[in-house]
Amino acid sequence: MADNSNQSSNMGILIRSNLDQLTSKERIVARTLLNQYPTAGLCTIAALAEIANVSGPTVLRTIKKLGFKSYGNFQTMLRKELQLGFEAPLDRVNKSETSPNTDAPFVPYAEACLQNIGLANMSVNSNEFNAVISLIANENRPVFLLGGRFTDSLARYFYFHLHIIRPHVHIVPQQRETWPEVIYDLGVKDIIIVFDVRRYQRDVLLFCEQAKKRGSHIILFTDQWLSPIATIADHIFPMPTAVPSQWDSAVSTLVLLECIVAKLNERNHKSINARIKKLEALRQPLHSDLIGKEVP
Amino acid sequence: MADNSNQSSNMGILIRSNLDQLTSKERIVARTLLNQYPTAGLCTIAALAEIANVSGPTVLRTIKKLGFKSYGNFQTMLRKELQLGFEAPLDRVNKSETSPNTDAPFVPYAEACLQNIGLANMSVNSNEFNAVISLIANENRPVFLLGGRFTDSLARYFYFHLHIIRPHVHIVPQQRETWPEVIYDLGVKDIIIVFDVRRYQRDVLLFCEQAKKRGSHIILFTDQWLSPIATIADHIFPMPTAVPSQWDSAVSTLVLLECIVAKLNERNHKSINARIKKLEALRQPLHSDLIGKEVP
DNA sequence: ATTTTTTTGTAATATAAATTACAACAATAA
DNA sequence: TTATTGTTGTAATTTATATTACAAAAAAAT
Repeated sequence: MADNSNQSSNMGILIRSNLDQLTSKERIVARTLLNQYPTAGLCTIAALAEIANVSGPTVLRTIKKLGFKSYGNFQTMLRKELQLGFEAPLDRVNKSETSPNTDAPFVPYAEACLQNIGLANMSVNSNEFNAVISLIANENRPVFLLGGRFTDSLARYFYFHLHIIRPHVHIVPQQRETWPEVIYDLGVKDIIIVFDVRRYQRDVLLFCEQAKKRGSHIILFTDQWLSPIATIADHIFPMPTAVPSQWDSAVSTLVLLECIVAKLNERNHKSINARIKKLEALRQPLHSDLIGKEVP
Repeated sequence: MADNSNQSSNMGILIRSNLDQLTSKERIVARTLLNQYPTAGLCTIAALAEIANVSGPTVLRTIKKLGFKSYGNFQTMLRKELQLGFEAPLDRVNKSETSPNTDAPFVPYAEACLQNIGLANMSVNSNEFNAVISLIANENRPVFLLGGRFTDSLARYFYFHLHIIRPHVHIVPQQRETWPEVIYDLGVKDIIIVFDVRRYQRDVLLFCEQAKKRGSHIILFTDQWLSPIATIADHIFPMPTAVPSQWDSAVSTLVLLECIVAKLNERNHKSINARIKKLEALRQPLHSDLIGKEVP
């Protein structure tokens, strides 16, 4: 019975490495713990026993064999481990002086992004998604894009694609001095697409509050901690951003934006393609910057 | 008191949207729940009360005001939400396919992106990656970022992070009229980070050719069909871009950029954090955009 | 087959947690 | 100031949870 009660490494490793010292029923408990990580271990003993189809005391014996003083102690450890994974990037880096992973530097980061996209996949509500598509697809409703310090380039990326696809797409300029004019003209037909992640910007919130007062529709892209704009937004997309970095990731949001563009395009590709053709014709005389035209 | 006990959407949204109906102490409880998501809510009432510096009953009142039948009910909901986030992305996607999820429009696109990131993972050469990191980490070498029509926002995204991390980072302005001055001053110490995807822009190529003549180091991010700049670039990252859309995806490139930023940061996080602190201090007097400060 | 050892569950007990009732306190209005 | 309302904490109560003791059952050894 190893004393692991004070080590905070990894619950999964701990359980797995002690698996062979457990009896058959106890092993079922351990497997349940792994299979339904982390929530199984956060239930009561009775609930966990029920899931694993064993008795309460068997659960308790398992936990003790894994080296925990009590079930409560085990749960505390689990919670600590959990919190680490959920903590703000800054804290994370400082706490765990990361191991020098010299050889395959791209892998862990890419994996975290995969995870995030999967998460986004789950958290994006289909109805909300489709509602937003319909909203933006309506060319009679002007669209205004607004980003914060960290999200400006996302707003620009979306702007670039949207205003190829449809008319009346505008990006709210960075200079706040120009905002009053923009806000003054907003109305019930207008759609505000706003990006706001930590640290949330008060000025962006103020813009949205004014827009809301004028009846504009607000679509918010934010992080899992939710911008305060969430309280007034009509549609909210909380995107996962956790990666092994001091900085948050914008990847899952970009995936969603690209997907929205793809869907809009799909929805009325005929008129859009006609529009693109005309735009190209217009671009030609302005400057010819083509080199190796289309590639098969 | 809304009945949210059965909705499984997002705990964060729920809490934030009911924030204004709470009393001051109750709001502290709610903020603690958000700040230490998810573990605060998995503690006992007493423990949560301790963290928030309120009494047990205040915690309970908060939970009830948020629409939960009991504290246990609240915890069950939290656990359910948690479990969703911890399931492997693939399992999750498969699950949502089996259930009559009408049409999950996000899934195929997200899967294509996952594919692309995996591909990028394969194609990014570790040596090249590390060489580029070392290059950019050298603060004595000025960095110039240049993007095309489609990649401008990527260049900006990278610029935004790089110039927080280190000095002498510049973005080449969109207006070509200003380019001669930029090019004229380029030399062997300068690093050009250029983004060029189909349809490749002649002007961007011309810029790079001039830079090359002056001995500058060129790092190229392009698509799988390779920009003509590839023939003169010192480092080339061909990123996969195929998605079920009329437009190419920038997701895998963004992952790589973020990863580079993360690695640079890791490499000398001490000096960078000092730099960030000073930058923040400088920002403070300019505008104070803080809203929900830290909770004990 | 019988004993011994190990594993598991049942039921009782002790402990800890949630919940309730009520009183003190603070804020607001008359 | 005083009455009124709303907010918060204390202490009692109830509920449920973990833990223990012990016996039944299963497995292994003699």
